[in-house]
Amino acid sequence: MLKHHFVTIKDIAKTLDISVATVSRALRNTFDVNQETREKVLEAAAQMNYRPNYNAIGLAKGRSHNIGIIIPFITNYYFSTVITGIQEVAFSKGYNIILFVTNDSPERELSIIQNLSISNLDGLLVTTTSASDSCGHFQKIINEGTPVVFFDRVHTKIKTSKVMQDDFYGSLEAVQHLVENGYKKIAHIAGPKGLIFTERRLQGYLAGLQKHGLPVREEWIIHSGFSQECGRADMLQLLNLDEKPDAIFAVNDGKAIGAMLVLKENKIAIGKEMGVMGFTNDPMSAIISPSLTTIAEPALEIGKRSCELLIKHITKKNFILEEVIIPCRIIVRESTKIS
Amino acid sequence: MLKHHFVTIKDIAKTLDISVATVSRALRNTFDVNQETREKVLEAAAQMNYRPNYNAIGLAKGRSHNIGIIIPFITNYYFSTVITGIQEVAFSKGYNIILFVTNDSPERELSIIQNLSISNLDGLLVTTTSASDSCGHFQKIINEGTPVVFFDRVHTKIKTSKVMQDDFYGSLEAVQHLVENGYKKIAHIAGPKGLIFTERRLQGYLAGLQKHGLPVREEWIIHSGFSQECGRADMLQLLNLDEKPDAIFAVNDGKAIGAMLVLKENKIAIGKEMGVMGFTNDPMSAIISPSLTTIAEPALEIGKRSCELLIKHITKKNFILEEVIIPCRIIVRESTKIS
DNA sequence: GTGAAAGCGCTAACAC
DNA sequence: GTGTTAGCGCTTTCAC
Repeated sequence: MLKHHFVTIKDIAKTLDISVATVSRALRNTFDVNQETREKVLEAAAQMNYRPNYNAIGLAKGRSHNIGIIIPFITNYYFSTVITGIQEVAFSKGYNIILFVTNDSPERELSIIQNLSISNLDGLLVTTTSASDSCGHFQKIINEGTPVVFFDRVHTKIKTSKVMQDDFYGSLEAVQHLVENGYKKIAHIAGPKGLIFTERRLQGYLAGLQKHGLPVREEWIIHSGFSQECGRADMLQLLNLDEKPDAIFAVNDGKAIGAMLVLKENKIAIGKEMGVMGFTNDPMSAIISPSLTTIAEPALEIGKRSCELLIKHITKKNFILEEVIIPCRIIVRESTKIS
Repeated sequence: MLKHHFVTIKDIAKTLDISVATVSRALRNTFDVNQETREKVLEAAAQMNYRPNYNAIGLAKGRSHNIGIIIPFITNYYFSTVITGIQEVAFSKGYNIILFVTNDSPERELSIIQNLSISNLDGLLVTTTSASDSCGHFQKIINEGTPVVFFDRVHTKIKTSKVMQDDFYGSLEAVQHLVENGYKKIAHIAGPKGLIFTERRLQGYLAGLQKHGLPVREEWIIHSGFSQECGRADMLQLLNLDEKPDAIFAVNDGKAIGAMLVLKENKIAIGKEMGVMGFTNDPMSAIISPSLTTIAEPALEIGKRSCELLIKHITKKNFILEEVIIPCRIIVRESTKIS
């Protein structure tokens, strides 16, 4: 496949019999170029169908206008919606998005980071794998001067801008809703230990119990992965207890759905006998029956804000770090109706 | 944010007291460089933590190692899985993927294409919007020499490589399954007219009817959009008919689910009174109850094959066009059990 | 307000 | 097998 000649600023310059410098300036709206000249250039550029060569611009300016995204998966509702948000603001500001999928493998994440050609990226948006405990590789990149913004799964130790949903308050609200609906023995099937949002949701759960004078029972708190399968396993474990809970608050909708499937198989009436709440508002939560009460995460908003923040870091020198927390909202459905 | 100095081949050359050309050759495994020299260079590069500057490489070679993806959404199972497949092979072959989301708007698609800086992209993977009838903008890009591979929603008129699932045979199999399970009055809620895979699935449906000597009834074939909402509307329309069908074959799982929701609201027993089949194998189809019988699309495979094909087009000159069709497989669940 | 020219990091003739 | 050098398309001093 032969790459043919595209029209360059040189061609425009030749056509108009002016210098490439002037063309370049006119095209970029620099303020030291004659109005008339600028218009001529713009017109010629449009007419000749000129397209800037980003490689050349990147090389000359040391900028690429590319933003990297490092993410465990893209095949779930939350992540794909975040990416959609990122994409929207990136596109509108003239940045390209380059996607790196880790498959939730820390090794893959490390390998991606280590092989990253940072010169090709103006900045990085990242949400870590669920098992990654070390973050030296990110710290290194940051120290070398590449702006990084974390979202959703953030690292506590790293000093960067971060954007998250309000995990603590969302969970608190979930417990509150359960209590108000008559449930008293609330279990929490949580995410993997160590991850910050797992921790925050757990804290919100505990705060909720405390607020309503409910006791904390160790055996009603189970940590495992985020998958539907993990939700199933956790639910089974809970059902084997002597003293069973009367409601389940899951760290995400996937686990909540896994738990519901187990309940259905065991003919335990969801809502009436056992309340279930999720977190995310995955479209599945509206489809499953009974429908799942959940805490909706502002995924699109998270994507947009992350990208806006990153672009600020890229374009403004010494832009101060920000930690953005976006509120969630509760979506009440059938799985928490006791009667 | 100041971009600082990265180590370049010049630095390596200076350190080793050889020329940049030799360094460049050694790094690229070109075959006219002394084994010993190469090793020295590689070692120095590793030790100095050298990273190639893709902008420079792109500029010098007229290549960017970027692949663009143009896609309506990424927030559904099928598309996000395709992208995952694309990403896997792209990453393994050293290509970046750059994402452009059209939101299924033809205007947006056009604007993306027109503003695309092709010099920044070695090739393009595209699935069109559902309403895009014109394809001149794609033809133009192709004519200008940029390799394009279409997948899923392809344009008939355009001469490029294409990769699709076997829509025709999948639909035929769906109808066959319905007939074998005792349904005789099979309706088809289809996608928008004009889209090729809508057409293929319709043809497969018609062929299935014919094969089993079932009559074609105009009013049992409804064209509309791909959303759950459209599925609802189509189902309602079908229920208003004097002669109602006894089974629904939907062009995708989203519409099938919309239809199921209407049936549930109307207390019509899914399976027993009305069979329902989808197409895709979206995870939701396993969650909804009764679970949805469907035709599974090889989404990951489609992504991988598309990307492999595109890379061949990029790297081999005069690589001949290919049209790849990947088989689907039926997943039998509860929604087509008549008793 | 505009032009000449150097240079961003790399590749690819072309010489030797 | 290795070095020299021009040049990819653009930005950016520095003159004028």
